[in-house]
Amino acid sequence: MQLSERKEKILAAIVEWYIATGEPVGSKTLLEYIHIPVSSATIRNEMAELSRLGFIEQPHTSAGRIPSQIGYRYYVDKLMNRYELPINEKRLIEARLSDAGGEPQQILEQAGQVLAELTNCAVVSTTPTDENAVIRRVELVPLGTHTAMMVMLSSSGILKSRVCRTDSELNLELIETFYNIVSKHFIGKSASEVSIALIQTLALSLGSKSLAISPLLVALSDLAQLTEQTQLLLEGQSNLLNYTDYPNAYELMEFLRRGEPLTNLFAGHKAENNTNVLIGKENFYRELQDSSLIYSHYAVGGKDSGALGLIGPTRIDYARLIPSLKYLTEIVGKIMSDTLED
Amino acid sequence: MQLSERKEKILAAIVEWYIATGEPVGSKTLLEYIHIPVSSATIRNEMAELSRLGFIEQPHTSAGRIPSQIGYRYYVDKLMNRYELPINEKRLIEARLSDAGGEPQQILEQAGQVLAELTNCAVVSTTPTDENAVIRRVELVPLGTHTAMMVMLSSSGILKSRVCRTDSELNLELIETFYNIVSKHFIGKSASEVSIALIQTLALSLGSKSLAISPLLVALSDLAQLTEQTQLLLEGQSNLLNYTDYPNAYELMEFLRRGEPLTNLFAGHKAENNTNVLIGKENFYRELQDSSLIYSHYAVGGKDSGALGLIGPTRIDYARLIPSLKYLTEIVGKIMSDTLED
DNA sequence: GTTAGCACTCTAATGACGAGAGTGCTAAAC
DNA sequence: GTTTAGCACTCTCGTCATTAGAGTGCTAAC
Repeated sequence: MQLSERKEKILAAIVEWYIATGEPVGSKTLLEYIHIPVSSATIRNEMAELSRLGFIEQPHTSAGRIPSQIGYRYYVDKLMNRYELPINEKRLIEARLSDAGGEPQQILEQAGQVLAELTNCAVVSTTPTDENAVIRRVELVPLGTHTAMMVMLSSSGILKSRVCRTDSELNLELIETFYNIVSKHFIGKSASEVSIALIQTLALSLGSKSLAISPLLVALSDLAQLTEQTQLLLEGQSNLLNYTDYPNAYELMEFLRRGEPLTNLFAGHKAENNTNVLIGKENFYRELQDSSLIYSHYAVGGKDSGALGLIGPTRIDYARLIPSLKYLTEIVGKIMSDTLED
Repeated sequence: MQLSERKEKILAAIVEWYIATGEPVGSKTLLEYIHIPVSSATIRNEMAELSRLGFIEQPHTSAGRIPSQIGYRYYVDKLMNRYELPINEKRLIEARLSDAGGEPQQILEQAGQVLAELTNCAVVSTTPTDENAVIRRVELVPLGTHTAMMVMLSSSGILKSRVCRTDSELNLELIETFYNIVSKHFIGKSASEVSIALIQTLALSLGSKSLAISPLLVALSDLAQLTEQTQLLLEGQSNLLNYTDYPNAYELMEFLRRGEPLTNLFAGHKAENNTNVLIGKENFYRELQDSSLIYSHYAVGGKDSGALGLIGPTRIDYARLIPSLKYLTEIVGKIMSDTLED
């Protein structure tokens, strides 16, 4: 639907005023805010029309208007002019990310923290995934006679480790056997190929050594799973408590903590537009239907790998947040690509 | 101060009732709850006395009584009988911790989650520290021609890693030089000895190779710092939102997120009793003065290494939570010791 | 030392009321 | 045909008075 220019101006003003103040806007207030040479009555007529069309709504008769979900949508799609990020915010982002340390997870943690500070929203992000990733390296670092730390590195830069205990002594022979198996059966394979079945078959084929080495193989399979799993990172949740108009923060925070739904959401929309905005009821999950979710995928080595998302009330400053998120995802992608590059 | 037996009975009843219901208790209600063959008037007299002594207080004239901080303290110190943990909770704890994977951080995360679920409180924990810990092993895993992942393992079982980039090519010679330096100057030293000065001196002494190797040494120093630093882990923060009587959850959650104050608190009281309870204003930090903090140190290899803490409103079920926390810290200590044991 | 009884105090809930904000509509003006 | 002034209307919010109920402290009797 296309609105008249004046209606657009009025709608934009309502959205921006409401975002800024949190108060419903009346025709008089609006008149002061936008400079159109008409009277409040005219504005009222236009507002009545906008109401009828569903772009704004009234909490109650004697209150002003607030944008409806449709109103926000129209604003985001057509009216909003995106601010350029101020140079000092860009610098801040770059500075904070540059000393994050090179692991994807650390980069995302830092990115999440910066973004949370900058936006006063909750920030979620998913660790990079790559269906074509393969196991690149496995290291076994002995800690004691019966314990060792196993480290697995994937071609997409994910590093996972865990301590494992063996029942029999962890001697050189055992370690060598392990490395042989690894380089023969695991290096270069994708993590998802490391099935329980494969592990069992291998263990059996080793005969007498089977018992000694099986704890190591189990650990290996655990690590493969961990490597493959997308993780959801969460920052700035407590920011959500600052929005007094938030209905039940607990439910939302628990939803974010659970993580899987969002992970799936991000994974599912990978192909789409660069930055997506889901407003209120546009969200599939009930827990998000009082919020807006803005998310954007970052690319590692030219391929979409994971996403960063912002969550706040529907009344957030879209015009400011969208560029911030966009810039950050670009930087995150760039840094991760740099680290991986051979 | 020593109260008469009847006063103690009444105080205990007030505390327990208030913990259970959240409602101030009146003399009549109390009469039904405790079975003492006296009238409500007698109870009233006793309650008046307890009020005078500061053990209980009245939100307003026509309300019942609630325990004061002093009242809680007396209850915790003298009246409360600690419940034995039900066997199924013990089993749950053990089960959840057994598949945590062996790294301290993972164990603590799991422990925190279980405890948060069991208690409906926020759980904090500090990673183990050991002033005598030394660098046990450093590994450099090449990822590309100019990048590598460095892994540092301390004798207390802490594993830290980071990616580092070198300006010049990461060839075998460079790697060998690095390992030589490491084994000569770093292995067996405590992380705190890895000063910037030492790093600079070493880099200088290498002459022409200095430039090539310095990124590696910087990474090493970063890792040493990370290894030494105590980390504060946080679970179940959103539980705090369920207590409607909580004044400003935001402030508290930000305080927990910041972490250092609690880290210091735990570090400072290491020598004391096994389990400590700080009620309301007994807490040094303003942000905690509406809460109670229960914490307990876990021992790795017989030495206090870190702590787990529970945070909730002063109105929490001390009799149930203290044993839960205590049991969990024991198990955590045991598991960590097992993993470390040679 | 204990108890019954009672006056007293305070909260929470309820309803009445007026001020204020904002609207929609109508009729006149441009 | 659009715009505007004016006005009646509606609804919220704060204030105030009133009431019911809970719980107390005190006194006098046991």
